[in-house]
Amino acid sequence: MPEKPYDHSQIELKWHERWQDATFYKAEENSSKPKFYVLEMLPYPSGTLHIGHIRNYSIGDALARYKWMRGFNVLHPMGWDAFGLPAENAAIANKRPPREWTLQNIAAMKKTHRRFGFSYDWDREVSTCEPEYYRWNQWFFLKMYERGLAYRKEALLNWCPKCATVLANEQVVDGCCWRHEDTKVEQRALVQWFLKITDYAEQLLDDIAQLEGGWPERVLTMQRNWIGRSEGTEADFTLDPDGSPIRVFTTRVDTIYGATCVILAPEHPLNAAILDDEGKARAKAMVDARANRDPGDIEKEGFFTGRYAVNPYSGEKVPVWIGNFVLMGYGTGAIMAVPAHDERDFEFCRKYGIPVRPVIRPVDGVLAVEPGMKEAFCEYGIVENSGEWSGLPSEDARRRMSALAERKGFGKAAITYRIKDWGISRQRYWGTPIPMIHCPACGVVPVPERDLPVVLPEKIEITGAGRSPLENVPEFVNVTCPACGAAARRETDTMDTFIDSSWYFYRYCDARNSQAPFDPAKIAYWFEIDQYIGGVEHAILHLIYSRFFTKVMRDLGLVQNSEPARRLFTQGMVIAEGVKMSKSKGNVVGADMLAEKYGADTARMFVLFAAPPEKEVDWRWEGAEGIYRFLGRVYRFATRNVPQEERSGESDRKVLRKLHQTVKKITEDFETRWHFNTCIASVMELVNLLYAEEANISATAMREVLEKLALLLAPFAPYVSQEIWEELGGEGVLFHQSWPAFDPELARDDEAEIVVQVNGKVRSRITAPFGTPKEELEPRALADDKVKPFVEGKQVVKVIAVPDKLVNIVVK
RNA sequence: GCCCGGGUGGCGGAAUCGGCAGACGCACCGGACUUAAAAUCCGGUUUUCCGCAAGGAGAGUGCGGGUUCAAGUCCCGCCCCGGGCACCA
Repeated sequence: MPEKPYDHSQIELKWHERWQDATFYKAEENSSKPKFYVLEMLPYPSGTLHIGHIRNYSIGDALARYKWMRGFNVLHPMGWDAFGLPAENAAIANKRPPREWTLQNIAAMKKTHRRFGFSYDWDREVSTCEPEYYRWNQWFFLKMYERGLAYRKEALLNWCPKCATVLANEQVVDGCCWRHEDTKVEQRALVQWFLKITDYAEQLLDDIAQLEGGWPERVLTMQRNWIGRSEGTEADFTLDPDGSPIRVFTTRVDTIYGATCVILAPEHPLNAAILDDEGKARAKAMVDARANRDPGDIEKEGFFTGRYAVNPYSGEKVPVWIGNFVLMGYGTGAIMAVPAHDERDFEFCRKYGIPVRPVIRPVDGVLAVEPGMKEAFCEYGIVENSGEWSGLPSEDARRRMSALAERKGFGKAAITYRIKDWGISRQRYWGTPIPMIHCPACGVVPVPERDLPVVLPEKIEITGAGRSPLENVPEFVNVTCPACGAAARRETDTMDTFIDSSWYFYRYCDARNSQAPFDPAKIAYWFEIDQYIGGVEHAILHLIYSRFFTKVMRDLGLVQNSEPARRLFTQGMVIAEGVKMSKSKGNVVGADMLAEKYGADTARMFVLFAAPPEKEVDWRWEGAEGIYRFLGRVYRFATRNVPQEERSGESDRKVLRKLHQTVKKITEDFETRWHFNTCIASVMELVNLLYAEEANISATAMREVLEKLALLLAPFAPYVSQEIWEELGGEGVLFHQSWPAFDPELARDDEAEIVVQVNGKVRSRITAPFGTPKEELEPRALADDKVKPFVEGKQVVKVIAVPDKLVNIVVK
C-alpha cells in the first residue's frame, strides 16, 4: 500500500470534530476501577494559552491517558481562576465589565484547550467568578468566623499603589508587589479581615513529614522556612523605676547574663510612654525609612531612650535602646542584645560603644576575652559567668532557665512563628464579597447562611481609585441588620483570590452541587489528589493556603484527608530562544500559533521532548520541526506497511526486541521519573530501526509493532496515534485500549556484550550468554586478539570481571 | 551571608545502582532522488596526533586534589550560573 503524506491539520481536525461531543473523558461516579485524580493548576483566564500552559497540560494529559490505559478511573478536570485584578484593569482601560471580559477570555482559551485535545472532563468545569462557586467561599468564611478563625483587626498592612489594594505577606516579594516587581509596597494601617493560619502553623509544619517523597524537597524547605518555627523563651525585663515589664523573645536565654542592653522596635507600644517628643520623632522616622527600604540591608541604627531595665535573671540594670533592626512583627517586638553571642547585636553594640560581655565558651575551648572580640560566638557551648547556671551546657541552661521563668512568673518557654495570619481583604471589585454586615447597634454581624450568596453587583463603575468600587453602589451597601433590623452597611472589601484557588479541587468532585460545596462522600472517594502538577512559583502562596484550607475543612468534618495532594510535581519554566518569555519582550509563544504551524501533536510532543519536565525548557522552532518530521516518519511508515505483503521476517527478532525494550522503558518512566524526553527518544530509536529493517519484517511482527507503536505514542500525540490506530483497522478510542505489556524475555538481548578493558581503557568487546561466570570470561578476554598486544610482555596484576558487563585487566 | 539546584560537543540534552561518555533531536557537511529546488531517504560530525588510506594512539564531562581495577557519577577544596531565604532575635 502506498504511504500517505502526514497532513497534520486534516488529521487533527477530523478527530477534533469526532471527539467534540464525546463523553469518554468523563470520570465515573461508581466505578470498580481504582481511582486516579490528576490535576493541573487552574489558569487565570488572561485570554491566551501560551507554551508554558501547554507544557503543564501536556504533562498532565500524558499521565491521565497513561492511567486510563492502565485501567484507572481517572479524574482530570479543568477550570478558571476567574477573579482578579487584570479583569478590573481591563475594565478601566476598555470600559468593559470585568465579567464580560473574563467570560470572553475563558471562551477563547477553552477553544484552544479543545484544539489541543487535552482530556478534560469539561462537565466538571469550575469558574471561580460564578456565584455558584463563590457562594461557598462565603460559606467557608462564615464557618471560619464561627470558629474564630476569621477575625478583623487593625494592622499595618502591605499596600500596593498600583493594585490600589492591600496584599498578604505571601504576596510581597523583596518588598515589592508580586504582580508589580518594580513597585514597592507601602505600609498602611487598615482594619481588615484575617484568617488565622497561625493556629495551624504547627500542623502545617508537622504534616510536611507526610509529604516527604511526594513533593519536591525544595518546596517543602520553602514552606518550612516560611512557617519559621522557632523555639525559645519569653522573659520580662522590668523598666526602672516603675517596674512595667518589657517582654523579650530569645532562642538563647542561656546567654542572658551577657545581655548589655534591651532594644525596642521603633513602633513598640511602650515608646509612647518612655520617649520624649524628640525620641518619638526619631522612632517615627525609622519606621518611615523602613517602609520604603531597599531590598537588601540597611545600616543598623538606634538611640538610647534614657531609661534602664532590670534583667530578671541577674538583676542587672541595662540601658533601653530603640533599634531600627528590631521588628515589631516578630516575637514581642523587643529583644535583649547579647553582642558577644549574636552577630547583629555585636554589630549594633560595637557601633554605639555598648559593652560586649562573653558568657559562653566553646565546649573544647576557652571563654573569649573582651576587649578584643572580633566577632560574636554564636554556637552552643558552656555557660560561664552566669551565677548558678555557670558550667551548664547551653542546651541544659536554655531548658532550665525557661522553667525558672515560668515558675517565678516572669516568663515562659515559647514558640514563635514567622508566618502571620492571612490578610484577605482587598479593596477591589472583582472578587468574592465578604459576607459581613456592619450594624451601628450590633457591630459586625455575619450574613445568615440562607442569604448566601452575597452577589457581586453587575452594573458598576470602576475607576481604580481609592476605596472599593462597591462603596458607590447603594443597593449593595445599604442593608438591614440581620440581627436587629436596623439600617446597616455591607462590608465592601472582597476576598483575596487565593481563597478561590484554595479549595477548587474539591469542587471538581461535585461541581454542580447547589446544596453544599460538595458531597463529602465524593471527596472521600477521590481524595487525596494523586498527582498535582504546576509551577514552582506557587510553592508558598497557593500551596500553603490550600494545605491550610484542607485542614480547616477536615476540622469542619467535611473531608477526611489532612493534606490535599499526595504528590506534587513542579514543572520548569519555558523560555524562548534563551530569554524569558514576557509580554513586554513580545516573545510569548502562543498556543494557537503553535497549533497552526505544526499541529497540536507536534507542539505537545516537542515541549516534552526538549528537556525533562522538571527542568527549564528552551523553545526553539527548529527543534519543533524535528518532532514534526518524526511524526511524519511514523505516519508514513505505518500507512505504507499495512496491510503488508509477506516478507522474510529475518529481522523480526531484532525489531521485536527493540519494541519490547521501548515498552519497558516508557512504562517504567511513567511509573517513576517521567523523563518523557528520553521516552520519546527511545521511540525514535525504534522507528529508526524500523526504517532500516523495513524489508525484512514479517506481516505478523509488523502488525504487533505498529499497534504497540500507536499505543506508545497515544499519551504524547493523541491525534496522529489515533489516526494510525484507525489505519490499522483498530476500533474505538485509542486511549481506552490497554497499555501494551512487554515480554521481559523478548526484551532481553540474546547475548551480553562484554567490554574488555586493559588498565581501564576499552580495547575490545566480546559476547557471551547472559550469566556467563567470570571464570569463563577472564580467559576469553585474555585470549582476545585485540587485547593481546596490550598485555604481552607485561605482568597481569589482577583481572576484574563483572558478569554481563565487563572485564578489566590490570597490567604492569 | 545562608540553604537548595546545576555546569557534559556548535546547540537542546542522554548516560536510572561506580562499569563503553556524547543516546535521541537540532544545526552543519556529503551522497541518492530531481531539469532544479523543497520534501524525502542514506551517511558523516568532541578533539589532538600518526597515516595516502583502512586504521591506530592519546586527551576529554567548570577548576585543583583524593578514593578506586574503574569516576560525568563518590569524597575534600575552589570557580561560575540559576533559584529560594535574608536583620525572624
